[in-house]
Amino acid sequence: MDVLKNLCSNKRMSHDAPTFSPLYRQIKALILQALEAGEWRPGQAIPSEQELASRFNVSQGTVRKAIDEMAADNLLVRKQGKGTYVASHNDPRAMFRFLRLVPMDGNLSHPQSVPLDCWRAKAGQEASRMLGIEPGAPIIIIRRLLRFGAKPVVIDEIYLPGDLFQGLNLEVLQDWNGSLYSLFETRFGMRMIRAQERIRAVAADRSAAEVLKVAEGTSLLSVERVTYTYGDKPVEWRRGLYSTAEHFYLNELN
Amino acid sequence: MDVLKNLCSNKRMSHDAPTFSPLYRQIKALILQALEAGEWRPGQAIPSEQELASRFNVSQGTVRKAIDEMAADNLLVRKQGKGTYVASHNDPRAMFRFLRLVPMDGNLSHPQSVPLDCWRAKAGQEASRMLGIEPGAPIIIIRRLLRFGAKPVVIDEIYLPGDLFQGLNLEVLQDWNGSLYSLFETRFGMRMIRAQERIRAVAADRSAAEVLKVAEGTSLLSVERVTYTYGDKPVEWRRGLYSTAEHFYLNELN
DNA sequence: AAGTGGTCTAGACCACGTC
DNA sequence: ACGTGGTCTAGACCACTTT
Repeated sequence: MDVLKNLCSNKRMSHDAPTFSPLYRQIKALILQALEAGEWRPGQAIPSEQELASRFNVSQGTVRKAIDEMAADNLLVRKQGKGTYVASHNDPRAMFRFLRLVPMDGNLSHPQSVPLDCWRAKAGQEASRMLGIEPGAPIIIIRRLLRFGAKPVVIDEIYLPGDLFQGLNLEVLQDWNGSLYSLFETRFGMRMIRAQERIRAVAADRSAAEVLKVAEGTSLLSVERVTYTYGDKPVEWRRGLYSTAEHFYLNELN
Repeated sequence: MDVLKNLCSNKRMSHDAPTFSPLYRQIKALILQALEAGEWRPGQAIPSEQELASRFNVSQGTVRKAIDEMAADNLLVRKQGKGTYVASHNDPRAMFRFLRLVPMDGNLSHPQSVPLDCWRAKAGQEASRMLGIEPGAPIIIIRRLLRFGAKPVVIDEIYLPGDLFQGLNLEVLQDWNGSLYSLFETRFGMRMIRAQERIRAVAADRSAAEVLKVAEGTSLLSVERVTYTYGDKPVEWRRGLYSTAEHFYLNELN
């Protein structure tokens, strides 16, 4: 379990290929690899910094820096006095990590997910491009509603690679209470790491208007999201229509 | 220039007031204070880590950790071999730091700001609440257009506390080529640190439709932004209407 | 008491930029 | 050659949690 270490012993790096990476990043990559391989499951503790340090033959400080970055990436969660844990969408604090929608009155009631439909299909051009799979490859499509209290607020259409979600159907969705991503993580071993959203404003068509209980033509947010798992692999593409009559999309800019 | 240091020597912190803060955070606060007092200007280098360490009577590592956090907060910029610099909106890479709008075709041409109007007024209820000032206090209102190439894409209405932007008028705005925030920073010493945006979908009214060259009633993004300077003090409130026919609002979720 | 992460220090050396 | 930030190490001690 040795590390390369002396990648930087060579001078003139500036004229060579930019192959240099500090030790702690190599350690980070190794931990990432172990995570990806499922060596430790979401919600569980990883070995202590000391253990990892001796396993990789580096100092504790170097492991520490690697873990620091992974905690900043939301891959690990540190808990003083207890240990370092693999981040999980089952964690209540992370359940709606990617949902930026907030009620206009301060009510921070959690949303409820209502699955409407779930069927199999073949990837069209757009889905194949977004998911990085072959056109015609099997996909799963989910339609679901998000409610805040009694109010329908978001209608989502979700596209998943069929290969990775064998056995996913409407019943499974309805039996699960929790976020979609916690289901994906728990039942299919798919961990959603990061996502990218493209937001536009569109007019409600008839079907969206019906579900969201707004007038046809009402302006809605169209939120297209591509979600990635380890290795920047896209594994979900979804399009949501958000009713912003009583909610808004909140974004912090730093 | 001494630091308290031993705030943590006392045991039983858990039952006392949560006054504890590690040394590096105290150092961070001190550097922040110096920054706020204008000891070093945006774009300039701050003293080296060694200098700061001896100034504050701590080790270089502690200063380092303080600076690390401030760099993560986009307050400072590290440059290996050169020094650490005060972040500036004049920096080309930071000029449109808060603008999330992206052309749908990969064209990453920079937008151009076209000031339309600038006048003085008294703060209404909403402006006073958003800016944390008295109702009736003097404010400045700016209307401006953002163009990507020839296309008008965003119409902004911007509210500023009058006290902090003495001498700001349409002519000043038109003479400046660069981002608004670089103007604010350079001419008025106001440094925008972070912002919060609330996004909704609305229908274009007649005046917005005219300026953006879209049909009345077209769905637009309404982006309300409150921008903060040091000490979480709000110093700008703006509302933008974004035409998303050929652009989208891009948001990274981690 | 023992184990974990969190802080602080000191020293050595590397990579980068400038003189 | 020198000064800057960047990496790596080793050791001491603090704070939190569990046993």
